[in-house]
Amino acid sequence: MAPTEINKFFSNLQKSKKEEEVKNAYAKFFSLDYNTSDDHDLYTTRVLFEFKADKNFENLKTRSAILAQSLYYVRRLKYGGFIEKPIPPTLCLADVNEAILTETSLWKDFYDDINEIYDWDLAQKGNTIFIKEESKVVFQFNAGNTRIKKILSKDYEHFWSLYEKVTNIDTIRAIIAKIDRLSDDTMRRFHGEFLTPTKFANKALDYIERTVGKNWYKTGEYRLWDMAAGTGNLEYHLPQDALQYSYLSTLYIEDKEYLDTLFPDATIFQYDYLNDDIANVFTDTNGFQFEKTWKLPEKLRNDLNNPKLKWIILINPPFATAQTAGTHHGDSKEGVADTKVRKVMHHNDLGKVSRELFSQFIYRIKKEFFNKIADLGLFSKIKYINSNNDFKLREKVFDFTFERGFVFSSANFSGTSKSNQFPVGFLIWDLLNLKKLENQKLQVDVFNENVEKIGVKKLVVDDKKTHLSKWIKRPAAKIKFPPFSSGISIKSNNLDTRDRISEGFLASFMCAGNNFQCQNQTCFLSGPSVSVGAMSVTAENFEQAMVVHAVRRIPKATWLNDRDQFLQPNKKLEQDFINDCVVWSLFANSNNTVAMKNVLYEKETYQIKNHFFHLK
DNA sequence: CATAAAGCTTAGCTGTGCTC
DNA sequence: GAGCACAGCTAAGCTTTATG
Repeated sequence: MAPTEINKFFSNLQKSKKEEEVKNAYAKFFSLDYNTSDDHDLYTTRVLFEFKADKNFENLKTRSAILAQSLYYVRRLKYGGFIEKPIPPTLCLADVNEAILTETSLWKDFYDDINEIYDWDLAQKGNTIFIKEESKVVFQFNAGNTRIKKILSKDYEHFWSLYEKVTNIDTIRAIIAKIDRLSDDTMRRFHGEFLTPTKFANKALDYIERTVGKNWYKTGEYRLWDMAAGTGNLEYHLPQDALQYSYLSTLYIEDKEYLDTLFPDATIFQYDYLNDDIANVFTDTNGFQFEKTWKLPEKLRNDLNNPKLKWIILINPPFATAQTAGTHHGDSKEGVADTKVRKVMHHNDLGKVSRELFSQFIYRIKKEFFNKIADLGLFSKIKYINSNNDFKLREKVFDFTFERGFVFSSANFSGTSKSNQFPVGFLIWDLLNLKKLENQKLQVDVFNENVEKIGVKKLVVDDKKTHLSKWIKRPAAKIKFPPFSSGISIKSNNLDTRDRISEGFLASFMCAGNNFQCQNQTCFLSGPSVSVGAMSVTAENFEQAMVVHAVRRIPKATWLNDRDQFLQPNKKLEQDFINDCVVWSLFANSNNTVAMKNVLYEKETYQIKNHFFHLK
């Protein structure tokens, strides 16, 4: 052993401030494999290491504690089913200053513990389990209570790269004692999934005051109900005097209990707005056999029946669409919207929009507050105003009078993607006076992340017949052809096969959806698209396809226009414009047409030609 | 190296329209 | 008007590249 090497070892040790660095110095110097699996500090077949940063090894109590910890691991090796890990004959307890070596067998009586005098469960390291693949943390409390919370694994790991776990019992007690005094806002961030940022919730209350009057809660005439209260973020800035007139209901009993502590003056109850009391609210649903017992608190029912009262509905319902789609690792939401309200909606021919949870809330609210003086303050995506799928909702249900509102980016919600921002609206609607949306001017304020007004936006309500996606007449596709999953790959074995092209096929035009969100699902392929709605380009629709492609691709997508709809041209297009679109489209990145030889698809061999760039 | 922007993706439920 | 086949549509998005 060269003296320089051992000096370096000592100097590395002295520089160490953390357990991890001590471990690193040892591992380097003794050329040890970094085997730290199963929560062992460092394991070799000969030595089991237990490292500490800086402890007073002279102190008997300290020394015993560290030894006890290693014996816990030895016991686990012996009884925990670690067949490939024999018990090392030597234990090494080390910190920056010193190390203790001892023979494992000397402590056999302790770690065998035949008479079971020690509580080995106590020694368990930590009481949280992080399941990285599912982005979940399981917190274990005393007596086997657990609570599961979702957290981004990146955030979780980042946190623990910055902070160390507190292990000192006195410190833990001191922290627990102070929890009650910590900011409620911070605390609540651990309670739900998507919490309305309180600064925007506060702005929403401001808009409500402007609509119904500044001191609405002082008159005693108003009642407020948030039927998706969650952890009460919307009500966080509600004046104390307003709470006695407020009803907060939420799906989870844990949230209800939490709300009880936060808003003792409000009426708080656990309630499933999309399933509870449906038979009482929708009296024309005899066919469904729903129970007719009331779950709604009597006080609230009496208030609802009191014609003198005015209502404020303040709600940020969950945004979720039942579907099985999703990107590679995205969450599929199959079944999320399977509620009793959905059954009623289907029964009444609301169609696709009944997959949306927020539309289900609206549907019941419309029924429940029919002919009442009520203002609905709704946080939501704005697709109920303009999207193709929500057409029936506008036609049959949503005909309230717009009062005022604002939009802000979805990125203000913690836990949402920063790269896929979309506008979230808070719009206030008068539920008593009914008026078709297309006859109203819907102008909202636009706020940045600091709740500063940066502009206004007009929300356009158009008949879905005017959507650009309905402009080109789709040629019937009957001829079998290999389906493309990208510019150059063929995909088969999908349950939902889309492998047909039309007569006179030149290319296929993938043109999914009708809003900016789907801007990127605009391209040309040399065969049908395996998935997203594509149509055959033929001589007849060639120019139209080129125009639509250019029009969808060229404007810049932003969070604010994310849900804007593309509309059909309202005048005849000039040939110059069409020619420009043709040239631009043919040379665009999204012209993914190719030529491929001998493509095998379902036992047939195909020759795929590039009709746009025909080479011999 | 961290963040922002650009670029790209799935897959099947369900509406719709055609055929008989 | 029942049955069937085709096509529209969606994501409190995902991944890779560019930028500072």
